[in-house]
Amino acid sequence: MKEVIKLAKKRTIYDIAAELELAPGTISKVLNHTGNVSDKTRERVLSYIKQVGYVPTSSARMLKSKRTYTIGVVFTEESDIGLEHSFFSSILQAFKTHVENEGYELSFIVRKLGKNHLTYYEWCMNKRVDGVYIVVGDFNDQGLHEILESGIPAVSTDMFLPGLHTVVSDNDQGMKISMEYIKNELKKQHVAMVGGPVTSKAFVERLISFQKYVKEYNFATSTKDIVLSESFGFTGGFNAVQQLMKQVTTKPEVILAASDDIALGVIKGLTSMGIKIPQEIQVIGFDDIAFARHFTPSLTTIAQNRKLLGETAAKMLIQLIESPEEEIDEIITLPVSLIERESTKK
Amino acid sequence: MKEVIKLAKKRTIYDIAAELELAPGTISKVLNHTGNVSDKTRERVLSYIKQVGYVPTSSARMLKSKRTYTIGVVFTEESDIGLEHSFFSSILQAFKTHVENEGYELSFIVRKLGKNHLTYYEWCMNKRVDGVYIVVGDFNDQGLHEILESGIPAVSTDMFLPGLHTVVSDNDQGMKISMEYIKNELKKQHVAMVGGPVTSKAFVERLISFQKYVKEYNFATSTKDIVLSESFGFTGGFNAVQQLMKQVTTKPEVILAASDDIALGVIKGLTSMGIKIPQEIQVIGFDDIAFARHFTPSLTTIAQNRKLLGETAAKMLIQLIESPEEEIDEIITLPVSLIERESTKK
DNA sequence: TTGTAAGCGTTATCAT
DNA sequence: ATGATAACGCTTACAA
Repeated sequence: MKEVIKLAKKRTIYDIAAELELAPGTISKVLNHTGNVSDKTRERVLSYIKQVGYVPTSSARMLKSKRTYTIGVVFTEESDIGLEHSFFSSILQAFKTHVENEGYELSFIVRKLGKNHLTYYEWCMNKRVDGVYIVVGDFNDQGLHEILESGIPAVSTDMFLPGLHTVVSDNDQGMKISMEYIKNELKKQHVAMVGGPVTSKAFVERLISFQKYVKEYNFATSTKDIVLSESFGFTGGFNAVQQLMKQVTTKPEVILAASDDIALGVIKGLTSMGIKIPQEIQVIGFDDIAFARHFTPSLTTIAQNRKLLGETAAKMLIQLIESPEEEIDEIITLPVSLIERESTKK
Repeated sequence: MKEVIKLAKKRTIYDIAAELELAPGTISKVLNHTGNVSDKTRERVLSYIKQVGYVPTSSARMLKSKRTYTIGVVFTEESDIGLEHSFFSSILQAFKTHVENEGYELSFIVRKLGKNHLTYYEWCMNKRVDGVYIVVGDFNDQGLHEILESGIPAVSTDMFLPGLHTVVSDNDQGMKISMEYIKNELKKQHVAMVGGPVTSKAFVERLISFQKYVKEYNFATSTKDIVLSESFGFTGGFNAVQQLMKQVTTKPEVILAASDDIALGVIKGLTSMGIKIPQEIQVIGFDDIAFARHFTPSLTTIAQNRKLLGETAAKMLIQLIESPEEEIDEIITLPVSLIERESTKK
């Protein structure tokens, strides 16, 4: 047997007004801190509202006011990165926490609404989101460009696009720290790199910086010491390092990986070839994902401040939404730091 | 200088009607597959709509129709599990993919809306969500009980509450498979368990089943061979196993962990004590998280079908929403399976 | 300071 | 088969 308890009928602003012997407009004013209301009335309304648990219906409010207090989230599910990917998830988590505190809510942008397929831009127009946050975006996605062109406030922690406000970690600084650490602390000369797929701007930057510092610090590194992983993850690193070891003439002393996922795959690949880490080859990652600490050997890596990345993006977007007239830097770069663990040894 | 490109004025159903020389009501009918419209007109409307990229404004539609096509997601952020926790994230991901295909969208339930603090229930009433999905919920949260009492369709993949439809893995079967594997394949007698915090029903079930099968299969296991991790994660397992090894009289041959996170912590703890896995002690986990495969040694574990869990929950909820008159089982139990890896050895 | 009333863009009930 | 029209619950000029 099924019992469905009747939903309490929802009170409208008219009910509240009637019960208080006031006009709906007055209630609305106190709700929105707008117009003139006497302190006495305001108090009366506020306390009554709290008492009966009245909350304005958001669809009506949105319909009328054009403000939705909703932020659309783009989280591309290509290349096996989705909510499951802890690096992006935790940035999103930090972002979410912050915007919720400011009274915004998150809504995933999808390509479907009811039975209709639509572009990112159409979705945004339809939902009337106040802003867009691109956690992971596909550069080739035309829908993203449409959003930017439309002028909807948008931020990203991943992509660089003209007009798109972005907050990222300082990839160049990260590589510099790694390279200086290798040179000055580890005192090694021959360093190789397992880069990530160049579809990601971050991976491109890390690769370029690597090459720059190889030259600058005179490392004994040739083009044969560089190999690119075909995918974002562990398996990519695992495969790439096999390739690296095959094409290289002498075994590198240190391997830099473009991400922790890749680095962990590199370590596993090396281990499976009977190579000891860090005794024979040392490995340094990038990101500081949760498992970097737990892996055996634990991973020396460049830590990105994910919490700060998400929070900063949140602040940036809210500023863009609420004070569109203020000019702010299009790109904010956050510092990174080296975390020493067992995969390197002085 | 800041350039804001003017947003294209949004077309309303009236515009479409005017442009097509029809009545708004007619457009609405074809949009909602309702009422009578001639095939010819339907085609004309449909193709025109697609051509100009018209999509009905959801707030207006919601306001009028009382249907929001939105599902509220409860994802409690206590006990360091949030979006970052890959196990729950991937269930949510599967859920999300499925409901989006059915035209629903997800919205995280929060305790704040604008400047107002509210309970889960108030939030649901306010947003008029069609249903609620509890990914991770806090049993003690009064707001959850209110939701159930209110009759809003709700499903969970985590909690058991009277009236709450739930889909879970078969924990008892999982423990049974593990124990039979230990007895028949590994041919071991002395098995210990590192349980999880009893705040989670799943952990309680696994513990009870463990004790049941210890008795049933006559394992050489005493109460000293059972220890409970204080937290969900890796560190909990790491600490718990130290405790276990301290209180135990003879070293167990196999350790069962209540989750993979805990199991990985157990392995690391054991390794740090100089104990070889699987030569000296074998370890079996539960969940099959992504890293179980990548860890060294890779982890033998009971695999939960996360994709199926999320999908089944999605189907269940949609059925509850769209066919409330149909009676369906309150609890659906999904089978699990053993994945053999390096942490055990026949 | 408070009340009145006209929309916002839909859906749904009637007429036609 | 199609067209008018009244809600839905709120915000916001404007009037009192």
